Amino acid sequence: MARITNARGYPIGAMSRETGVNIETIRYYERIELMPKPDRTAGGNRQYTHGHLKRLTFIKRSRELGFSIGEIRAMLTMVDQDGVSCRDVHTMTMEHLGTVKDKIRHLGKLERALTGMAAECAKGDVPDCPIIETLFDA
Amino acid sequence: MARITNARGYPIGAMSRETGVNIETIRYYERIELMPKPDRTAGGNRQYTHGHLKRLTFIKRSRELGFSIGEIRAMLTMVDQDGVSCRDVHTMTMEHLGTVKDKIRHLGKLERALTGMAAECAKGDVPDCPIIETLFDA
DNA sequence: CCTTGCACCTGTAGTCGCTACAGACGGTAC
DNA sequence: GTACCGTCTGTAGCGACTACAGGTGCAAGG
Repeated sequence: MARITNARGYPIGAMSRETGVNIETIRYYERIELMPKPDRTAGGNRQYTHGHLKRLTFIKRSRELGFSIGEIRAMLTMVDQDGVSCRDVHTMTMEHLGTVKDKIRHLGKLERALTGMAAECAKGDVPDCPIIETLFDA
Repeated sequence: MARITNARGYPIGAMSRETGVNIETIRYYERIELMPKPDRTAGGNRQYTHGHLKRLTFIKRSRELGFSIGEIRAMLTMVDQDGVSCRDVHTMTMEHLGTVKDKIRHLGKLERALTGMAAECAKGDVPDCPIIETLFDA
């Protein structure tokens, strides 16, 4: 972790390095008002505070866990209003967990179907490939 | 299955009903040249053949199995050229299977992380929600 | 003093795979 | 005649970025 004094704040490149979020994406988050507009230097460059850094880290982590921008916005709004209800966050997390489980189930089915199809296939140069057949015929 | 004589061919609505593919999506597939342009009636309506129907079924099935439009295009090009190599199809299928397995692994991790976070949470109205904490702090 | 190079800026368009209009037209039923 | 349905075209929107083009400002090196 780079040693940056926050007397002058972090430029966008440092934010990107610290969090692993793409520079373009950070500007995108500002545009969609997920990140607040930071101060600017005399030259017009963004100057972020440690608070910005924490917020961006939160966003990054949540994205990695598969939360949508909308869900993250909802959580951050609660945080901003200082009205964090653990119950609400828990509910959102459980809902999200449900969709993750659904996806896993769905992908498991796909995996079995693909494995089955591949097993049928002799891999030859024959014209009638069982995979293609399966896909074509009901 | 509706009993449609294909003396006049299928209108787009019938295609949609038979395959479960949205009408707008069928037109989209034509635009991106995944489906060939069908004949038109005097009034300008699309008239599909049984061949079109089979092709659209193939596309539908493949999409359901998670193949991308690009992958489907590659498979259909092979079919069109009458140069279906079972080996190539098998290779694509196995590659696709690999990405499906990766996704399952990734989602499994998410599931465990979310479950762990949710378990920590007392669901109270307390200001320091462990889920939020986890997300904020490294 | 001039150039090179870097980090940053804005604004716009592209990605993928659809989906959702708006506004018009043709054919059938009552 | 008119109500309605199915179809038509063309364009814009979604989510979550990503990729430019074209410009500014600043510091170091020759």
